[in-house]
Amino acid sequence: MESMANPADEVLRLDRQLCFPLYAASNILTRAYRPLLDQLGLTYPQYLVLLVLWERAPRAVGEIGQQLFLDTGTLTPLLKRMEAAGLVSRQRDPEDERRVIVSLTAKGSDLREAARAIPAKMAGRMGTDPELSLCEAQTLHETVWKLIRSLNLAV
Amino acid sequence: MESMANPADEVLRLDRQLCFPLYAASNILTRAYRPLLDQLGLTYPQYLVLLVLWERAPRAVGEIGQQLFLDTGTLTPLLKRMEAAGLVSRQRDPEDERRVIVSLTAKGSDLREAARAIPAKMAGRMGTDPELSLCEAQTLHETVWKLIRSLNLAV
DNA sequence: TCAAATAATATTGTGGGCAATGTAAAATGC
DNA sequence: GCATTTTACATTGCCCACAATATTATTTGA
Repeated sequence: MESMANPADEVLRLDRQLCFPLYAASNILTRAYRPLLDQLGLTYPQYLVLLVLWERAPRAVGEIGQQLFLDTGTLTPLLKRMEAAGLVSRQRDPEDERRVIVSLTAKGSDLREAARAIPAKMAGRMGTDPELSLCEAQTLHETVWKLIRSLNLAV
Repeated sequence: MESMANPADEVLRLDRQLCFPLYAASNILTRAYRPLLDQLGLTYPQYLVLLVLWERAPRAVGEIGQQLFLDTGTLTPLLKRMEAAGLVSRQRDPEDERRVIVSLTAKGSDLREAARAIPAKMAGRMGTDPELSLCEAQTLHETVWKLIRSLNLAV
């Protein structure tokens, strides 16, 4: 029978970890998005890439990676799948042949219409029983961003 | 040039999303754990499984999945890798042959000693410039858990 | 009692996520 | 001007994460 024989092990209790709920919430949120995004033929990271491109396109791969905190090992194959799906096009920058410019196709651009309904639908799912107030959501948003900045500086 | 031509697109701005910072924080945290866990030969999800087992072992696969919000498609191969690494053993429950009981080996149990230092080291990384106060961390912990419960009920 | 339903885990296939490494182009510096 | 360094992206290999499906064991109920 394993248990808290040593009081020093209190720090190892799952419910004392800050990182675990963030990890779990990320997985659960991605799962919650899936039925909505399936209808658009998107995965959650692909949806994030479109959010970035809908704000400004075209963009270099590196810029997208900076916005989303993802490296090229993740983005290159992901963008290729999006290209195969006809959502974006990828071409070398003639000004600087090291860079790859990602542009929206008409299909990728048009998808924004259908995507407008998603944030409200997701918000609806968080407004049930243990209701997350608007204020709490706001504070959560700010604190998580603060955590992100803190961790990024430390590295 | 894509941009906010339609004011309805405000809801699609990346910096308006609640889910994105949670997704990014989860990735960045896992990255931050890596150098610490590498020394123990663990990945972050494997570390979580050990946290669960250090609290109480042996446990059925399903119990571990419930604690961590992971399904067997994730856990079965992960536990097999942990078994191959000599950290746990897996055996069918003779009482109910459908269940698989996961136990800690001496090696898996002993790893707890070395793991005790990890939470403090991680806390140190969050205590830099845009410092996350203890109070903020506490509130963050509670709010994320509230979000998790809310999303889990909705599904 | 035994077929149907249910439960627990395993398998398959797809798509991330990232460290380490490779490749080629541009910038730097002497 | 040319070697060195740096930058940007691609590739490889390993490990998640999960939907869909399969497999085997238990439970249920007529």
